[in-house]
Amino acid sequence: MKDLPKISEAEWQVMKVLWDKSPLTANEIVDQLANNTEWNPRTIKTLLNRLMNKNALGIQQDGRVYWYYPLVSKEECARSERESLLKRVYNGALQPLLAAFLEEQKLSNEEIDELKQILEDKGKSK
Amino acid sequence: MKDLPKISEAEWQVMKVLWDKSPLTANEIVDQLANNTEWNPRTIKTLLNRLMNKNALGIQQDGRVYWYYPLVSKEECARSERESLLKRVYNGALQPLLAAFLEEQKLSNEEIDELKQILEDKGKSK
DNA sequence: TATTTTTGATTACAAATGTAATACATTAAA
DNA sequence: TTTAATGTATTACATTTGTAATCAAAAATA
Repeated sequence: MKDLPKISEAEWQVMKVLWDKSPLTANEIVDQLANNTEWNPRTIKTLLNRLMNKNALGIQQDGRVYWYYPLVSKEECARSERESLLKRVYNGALQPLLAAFLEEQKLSNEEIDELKQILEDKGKSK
Repeated sequence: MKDLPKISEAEWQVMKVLWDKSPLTANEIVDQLANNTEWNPRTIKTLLNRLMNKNALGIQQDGRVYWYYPLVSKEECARSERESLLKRVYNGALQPLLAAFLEEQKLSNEEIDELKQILEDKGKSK
């Protein structure tokens, strides 16, 4: 498995915009983020550059405008974050982590049923 | 809810030792960590100092030896980390997070049953 | 054509983090 | 009592991160 770039908290915001839709120009990304953040557009440009340097984003140049797109998938980055939490906080013990999530947070009945279904299937496949 | 100190990756290692057993002297902590890390004892002293400055650890002085103990509970720090992941990566959507954890990781049949039980109980309590 | 505007590139700067080294004070040993 | 060892406090230094400002080049405009 290729080694993923480490994506910081602020960078995650930017990546999420591009995972949602890409390629986008810097200005389009700035517009998207204007809804969720108070960042100066300069700040966003900086984050875009850092993400390019980390090989998390690629560009496609059209004249002097860049179109940015992800070079890593959201799912692989998400997995890396999940594993990081699991290991750092729970020493890799999945059950306690899940139990804590389940007990604390609110889930709809539908969601509960979906999760039960996943567990059923896992139980059977053994 | 009191505002928790932000505990870094390396600091988590130290805190886990003390959550497991406390109070401990710096040397005892160093000994514990010798098993899991390659850190220089100086490094560990630095981390202990930073954690004290963050009010994550307190000390009880005995002569010139300090006995360190946690000022924040593991559970509240763990919750903070869970929430951070949930929000940063999943925009707060719990079900997809849990589904991803469940699908990817390996759980024993017993663990699966325990989780099903938790889900049952949650379903009922609505 | 000279000037302003726009877009990306480079530089800035403080705080946090990883990873120690050095300094200082006190106790134990010679 | 002087010296060495031990424990804590202070200082160090590079990298990452948050948050921009400035610079340079190209395009649009006067």
